[in-house]
Amino acid sequence: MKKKETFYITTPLYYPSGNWHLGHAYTTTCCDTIARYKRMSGYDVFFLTGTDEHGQKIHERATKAGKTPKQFVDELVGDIQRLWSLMDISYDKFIRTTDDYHVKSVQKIFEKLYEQGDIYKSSYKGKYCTPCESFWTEAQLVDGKCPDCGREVIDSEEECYFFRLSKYADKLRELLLSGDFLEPKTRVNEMVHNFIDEGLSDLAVSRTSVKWGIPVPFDPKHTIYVWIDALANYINALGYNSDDESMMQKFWPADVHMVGKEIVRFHSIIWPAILMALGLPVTKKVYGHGWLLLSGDKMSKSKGNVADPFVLAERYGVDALRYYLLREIPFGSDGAYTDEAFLLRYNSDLVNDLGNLVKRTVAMSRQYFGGKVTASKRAALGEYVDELKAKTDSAINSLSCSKALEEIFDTIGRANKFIDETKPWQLNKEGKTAELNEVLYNLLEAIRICASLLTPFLTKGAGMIFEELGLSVPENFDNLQFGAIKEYSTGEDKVLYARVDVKKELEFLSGGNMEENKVEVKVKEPKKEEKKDEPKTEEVGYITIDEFFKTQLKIAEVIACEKVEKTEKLLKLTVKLGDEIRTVVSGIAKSYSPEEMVGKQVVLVANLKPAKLRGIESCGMVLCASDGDKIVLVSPEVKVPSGVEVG
RNA sequence: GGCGGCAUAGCUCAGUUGGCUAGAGUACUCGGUUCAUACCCGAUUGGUCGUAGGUUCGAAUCCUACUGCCGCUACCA
Repeated sequence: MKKKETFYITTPLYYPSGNWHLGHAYTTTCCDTIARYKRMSGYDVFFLTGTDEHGQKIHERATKAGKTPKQFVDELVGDIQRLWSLMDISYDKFIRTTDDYHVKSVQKIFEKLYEQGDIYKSSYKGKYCTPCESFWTEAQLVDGKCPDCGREVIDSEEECYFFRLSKYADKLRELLLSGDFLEPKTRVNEMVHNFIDEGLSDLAVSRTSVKWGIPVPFDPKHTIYVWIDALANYINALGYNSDDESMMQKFWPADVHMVGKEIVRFHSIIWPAILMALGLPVTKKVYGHGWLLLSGDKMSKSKGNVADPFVLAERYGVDALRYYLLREIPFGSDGAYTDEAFLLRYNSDLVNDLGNLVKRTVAMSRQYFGGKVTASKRAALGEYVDELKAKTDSAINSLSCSKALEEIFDTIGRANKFIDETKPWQLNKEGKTAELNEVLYNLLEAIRICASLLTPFLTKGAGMIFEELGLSVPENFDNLQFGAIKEYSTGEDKVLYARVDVKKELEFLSGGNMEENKVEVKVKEPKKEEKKDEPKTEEVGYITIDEFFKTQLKIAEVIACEKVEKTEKLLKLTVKLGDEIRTVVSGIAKSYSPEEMVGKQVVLVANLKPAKLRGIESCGMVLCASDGDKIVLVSPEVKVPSGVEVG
């Protein structure tokens, strides 16, 4: 017997730092649908998802929450697994980077790379500015001096392990430029121009400052950094470095790594380089999809019922949510979620087109033939349906679930039209039984074939349709040809999808507030937080009260503000500190406009050493809270005289 | 600042190597139908295809400049 072809698809490892949202659901649902489709097409499929649980951020959040990191991630992992179960995600394995076998294998990988010289111990050979406690590269220096404070820098070193990424630059360039390893293609340019052409430097793969992670086995004060830790999951899940590597032999290389565009770089440069170093074949394809942007209201978001996958799936059904995610987002580019689009999609496609088609067809079968419809010849509709599978195959092979759904719903539309053209109710009146049977048979076959193809997309609805057709849900696409069913014995004409009142639901979802706001939801990933020349993070620990009071915090009032020319993020603030007027430069332009800054009171670190930024002397630092890209100023609750101390 | 992408009906988007009388879905309006969940089918409305030039028999499609968005990257006390 011929061996089944294999198909290995992965989601990114999600980073459990906060809430699980539609962005996670989007990527995962796409992968799930493709996995299901491939299974039904006869492939031996392995579908992997999981969580990336190490890192400083997790450590900090856990500490804040009064938990151990493991406790902290356990809870969040429980949540996401519940979500996947709710959304019918059919993963074959869920890997956690805290799993034993993963930890062991990562250590072995690190050791192996070290032994063969692909990892070496070195240091950040940087220029160190003692007052700033910062490392700089030659290129960053301004006139050979600290770009921040303009002082002399000294040569200094910080111990660290490096991966010889530079060694693989040529092979990576070749990989990126040839074939379709990375899609969409526009990402290829970005990678080649921004990184490879600029000259790849070696990559720091350990940290001494991060405690929550996998220790370097032969040098445990170093922690293995996210690159090797998180990326290696794709092979460790297959038992790489374990006693049994049969899965590895069967499924590696992976067919598709589906990733968010923010982590394309890791998957298309670092990961293939690591694989090359390990002597393993590289993944066949990395697909960087766009983000799902949220267009909703901040107020209602805080009420917690907007764009929450749990809420949407429970209130409107899993199919509604899956359908929206799979259909509405153009693959590759960003898509904006809106409650309205979600509800309209549901009503117009699932309720009106699909649900109603099934209901009217089954109802007619029952009324005219008591549910018994026998095989008949292929009418125009049958011919139309014959071509459908080839179309969806091609869409899925290019990873476009939305295109596949478009094709299927095109056929559903064709079927609705077929009813109008043939007018079964008239055939019935005229007593044209044979013709009537033919029409209904063509309809039932069309519905059956569409429903089969919809099984990977609409996990609930497909089952309901087959029940109405009096058939069991198919496990594969083997019987997709027209005429495969000799006689139908249809069930009740139940309502598949209940129509929703868009206005009412909009109100419910938005909490009555109609203000529009775009909030970005991205799939949180191993963050690109570090560059190797970044200053070392300080030890996390206690400080004494005296140390705290070294920092002079004061209330300052913004009296003038303008954008710093030719920068994206910098605002130049003129602030009043009691009688004193100062200039402060702050990187908040993305969240605040110059106009709205004027008049605001902010907290200023008053005794910070002045620094030159873009040629402007900045005397102090404005305190801000940052939540991802969003920056929020810290201000006194009520107005106080400017210049007063904070502490 | 460097590199790249995009700009097409009210909205979301298709438009393959230049041949379009510029399409689809949705929304709106009208008509048809009654098997069906006020559903379905059809028709109409709606566009100087971002602006200005250029190449060509012919440009939404190719070239140049400009404008506006976006991405990556750098910088970001």
